[in-house]
Amino acid sequence: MKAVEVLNRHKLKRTSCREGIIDVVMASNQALSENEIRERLAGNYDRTTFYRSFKTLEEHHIIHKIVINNQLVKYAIDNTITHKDEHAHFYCNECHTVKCMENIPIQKYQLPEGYSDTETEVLIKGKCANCVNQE
Amino acid sequence: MKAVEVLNRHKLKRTSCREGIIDVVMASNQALSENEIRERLAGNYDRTTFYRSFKTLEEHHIIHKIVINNQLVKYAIDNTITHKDEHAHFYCNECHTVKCMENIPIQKYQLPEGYSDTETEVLIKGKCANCVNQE
DNA sequence: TTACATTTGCATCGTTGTTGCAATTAAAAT
DNA sequence: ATTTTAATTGCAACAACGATGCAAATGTAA
Repeated sequence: MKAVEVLNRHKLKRTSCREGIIDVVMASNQALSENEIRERLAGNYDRTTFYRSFKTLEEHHIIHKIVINNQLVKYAIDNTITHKDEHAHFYCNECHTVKCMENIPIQKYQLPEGYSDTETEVLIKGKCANCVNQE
Repeated sequence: MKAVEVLNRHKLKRTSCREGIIDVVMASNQALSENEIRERLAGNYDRTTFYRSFKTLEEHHIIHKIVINNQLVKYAIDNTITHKDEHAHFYCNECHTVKCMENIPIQKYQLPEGYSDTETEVLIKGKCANCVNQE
C-alpha cells in the first residue's frame, strides 16, 4: 500500500512530511522514534510540524505510539492499516528496539464486577533474539 | 508496617519527605500522582527533593511507578513490600484513577524463539465500577 | 557533642510537547 | 490554467517534567 492511498482514504491532505512518515514507518520492521524517523526522511521539517503530523496520523489510526518507561517514544504502523489484531509490544533492554509482536495476541483479562474495559496495553521487556545471541 | 521500618530495612535515612511519601502511598488504595501525594503530605518540599525521593524509593523497590499515555505518572506501593505478585494495572478513562489489580496476575506471554523476558507490564483501560454505576 | 555522609533547596539547564499567528501550500472551484 | 479556500507549515514563545551542581542543613553514628 502506498502512503498517498492511505492519506486519500482518510481524506488527509497529501503533504511530504506525512507521506514521508508513513513510508518510513511502513517500511520498518520495528517501531521508530522521532529521531529515527527524521534520519530516514528526505526533507527537513520543523519539530512542531513533526509532532502535529504524528498526532494527526495517530488520530486517524494510521500509526500508533508506544511509550517505554515514560521516556522512549516510538511509532509503528497501526493495526487498521495492517488488518491485524491488538498485539503485545516487546522492548529489548539491551538494544532498546521496540517491536510489535503481531503473533502475540492480548489475553482478555478478567476484571472485577462492574468494571468494563476498552483497551489493554501489554509491554514485554527483555532481550531480543539478536542480543541473546551476542552473549 | 510503619514507614520507618521500611526505611530502616533498606538502610535509608529517615527523612520526613520519604517517610511521608511512604505513609501516603501505603494508606491509599489507588495509585497517586505527584500532586495527589503532595496534597496529602504535611510538609512542603521542593520539587527536586520530591523527585529524588521518588527515585530513591523506586530504586529500593519500595514504591513503583505507573505511567499512562506518557502523561499521567502515578505511584503505588511496591510488591516487595506487600508480598504480592506482579499484577495488572487498571486505568479509568473517566475519573482517571489508577488501581493495582492485585488479583489479576499477569499471563506469561509466549515469545518467539531466542527471546527472553524479564518483566511484563499490563495496563487495562476502561471504566471503573464507580463510573459505570454513575451512568 | 562532635564528625561525617547524606539529603535538601535553590538556581539552572535540557528535553518534550503545545499554542498562537502569519505565511505558505494543497486541493477544490471557476 | 487561475483563482479561491481551507488546511498546513514554520517560527517564537511557553509550560511541564525531570536532571545536575553546589552550598547549607540534617540524620546518624562515633
